[in-house]
Amino acid sequence: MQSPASLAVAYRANGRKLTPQRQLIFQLMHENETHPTAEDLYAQASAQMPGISLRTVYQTLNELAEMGELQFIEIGSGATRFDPNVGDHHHAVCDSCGQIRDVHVRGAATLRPTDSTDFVINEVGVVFRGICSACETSRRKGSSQRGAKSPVQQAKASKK
Amino acid sequence: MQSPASLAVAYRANGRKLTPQRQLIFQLMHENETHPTAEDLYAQASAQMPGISLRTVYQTLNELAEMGELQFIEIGSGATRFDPNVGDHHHAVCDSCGQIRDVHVRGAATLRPTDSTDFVINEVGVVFRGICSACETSRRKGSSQRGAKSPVQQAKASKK
DNA sequence: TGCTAATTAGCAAGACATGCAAATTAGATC
DNA sequence: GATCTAATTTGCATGTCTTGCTAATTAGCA
Repeated sequence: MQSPASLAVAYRANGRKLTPQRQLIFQLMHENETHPTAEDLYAQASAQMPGISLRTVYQTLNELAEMGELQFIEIGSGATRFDPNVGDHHHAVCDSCGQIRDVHVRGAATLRPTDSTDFVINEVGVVFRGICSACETSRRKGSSQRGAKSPVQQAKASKK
Repeated sequence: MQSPASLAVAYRANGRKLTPQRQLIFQLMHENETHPTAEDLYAQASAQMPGISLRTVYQTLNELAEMGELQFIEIGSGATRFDPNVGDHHHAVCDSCGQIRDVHVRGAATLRPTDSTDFVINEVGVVFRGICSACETSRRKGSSQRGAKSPVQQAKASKK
């Protein structure tokens, strides 16, 4: 679903109400390519709707996820991120800046473990870790890269 | 590294000391197939070494990760989990019981996005989500499966 | 227009993880 | 084996992210 119009339908189908808060959050999610955290969205939402509660943002995001309107992404960088793209796609995470990009991977859906053949697979996710082009460029000319932290350590370090 | 003997070497190579706490945690990690959380390990460690601090467990796990002796796994189930297996492998996560199993995937390392070709890839991770054989079996005969939560919701629900 | 169940807001609390400083200790040195 | 020192451990405080709870508000139906 992409249109706010069909949002009303989806909500009603779930016996839920279409509040201004929900509309706003839904809209912000879809205007946003950055896989924002709940706090990110709260900041944006507050600008347009002063007084909106962080609690409501969390709640709405959880509802939308339940309704299948968005995905949670957890890549070990602290807060959960949200992705309005629920189609078949995967993620590339930059270990330097923490940015997450949507990517497509041919044949990913048909990957299977060579062992554990008795595991019933519902979903296959692929995560690439590395350096995005922007960071790679600035790294080449700019500062020498600092001491080797693990990818996760770096991701966590970039939280703040 | 698998042997506690070489642990001393590895630690000294890093200018670090081999304390009883570190030996215990290392040993517990390698006896454990369940990808435990820091709290899990703390519980086990406390049994064998009363008075050990949770702080020390966290610290040691971070050190071991820095030294490349273990991996962090974050699959959106709350706490970080730790994996002593640093070889080329991937994970299958049961959406019902939350268990994580190590699996192998042929050709995973050579997967590439069809887009974002300018991203420098250091690492490729594949995560399968689904139902493990144990849960599938009990589900077939036992209780009807309860209402549809998203995988992440379920994972979070099984935290406790 | 009125009704009612759903929703929101705000605060408290819970889970997970790290920062800090004093006390302890591994391991090098003599 | 005794001594010394820097590394380590503890325990507590703090911080971040998220959810629980409840009174007040409100969307959507009759």
